[in-house]
Amino acid sequence: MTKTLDHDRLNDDRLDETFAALANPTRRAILARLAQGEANVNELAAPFDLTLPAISKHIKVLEQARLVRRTAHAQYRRCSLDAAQLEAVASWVDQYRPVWEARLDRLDDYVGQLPPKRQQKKGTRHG
Amino acid sequence: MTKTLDHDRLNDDRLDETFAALANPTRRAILARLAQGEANVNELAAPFDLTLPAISKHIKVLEQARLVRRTAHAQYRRCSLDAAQLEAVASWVDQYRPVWEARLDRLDDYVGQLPPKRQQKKGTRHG
DNA sequence: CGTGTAGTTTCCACTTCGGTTAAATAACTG
DNA sequence: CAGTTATTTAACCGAAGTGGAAACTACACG
Repeated sequence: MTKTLDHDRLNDDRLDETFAALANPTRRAILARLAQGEANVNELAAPFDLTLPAISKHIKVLEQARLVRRTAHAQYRRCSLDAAQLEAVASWVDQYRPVWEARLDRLDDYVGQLPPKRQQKKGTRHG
Repeated sequence: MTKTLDHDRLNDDRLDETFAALANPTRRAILARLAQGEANVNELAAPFDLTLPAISKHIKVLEQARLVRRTAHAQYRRCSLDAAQLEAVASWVDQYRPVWEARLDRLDDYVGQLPPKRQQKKGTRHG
């Protein structure tokens, strides 16, 4: 085997679909909306300047990426987030946590002159 | 200031590019390889059954998504991970952490078959 | 200078994506 | 049953993505 990185090999197909699904602002907005609670397709479509079929397809993409689940209630389709795949994404990116934490460590010395995006370190000594 | 949106709205364009860049197994493998240390293009290309131009283009996509940086040393291009954007991805997905943590809660709760409103250790079903 | 090495760009073929309109399906309603 | 509501499917289009081959740039070496 030529691969040095195999522990996420099993999820790779799914991650492929998942990241592709996330690579679209409309779909991320749909996820954000679903994070506040379930909604049907018409409700999800409302904020957008898109036709219903377009939204329907977006939801389908999210569904095939296992980011959203759809359950039928009469003629409605109730959509909800699928937490598992979201967690899989978090888990994937978490592999790289050491990379950016190393970077933050190096930055920590002159954190006093950084824009106030994120400083949650303890001793923020002003330079 | 026309932006009234939440904290990651500014990054949204970048996230678009970033997730699109991640939606490809070759590119994720390149990232994984770079996590072990810097490499030039030929080294990055070695494990793959693709031509060099193809790899070069993949790296370009990663670079434009700010996931990889390339610096020229003589005729070599030294590639390295760009931690910041990786962290941006982690930060985005972290918004949804409550969702999957709630799911784990509910899973824990599902033994008692309670509605997802409040969870008690006892099986108090008020339905 | 020419040659080899490292990498990119250009052009081409092919596929997928994101959107539309129009028609189809499905369930409730009178 | 016809009609309304909710949503999907079908057909289609232009734009973008993925890959290869070939040509090009850039640097080093002799």
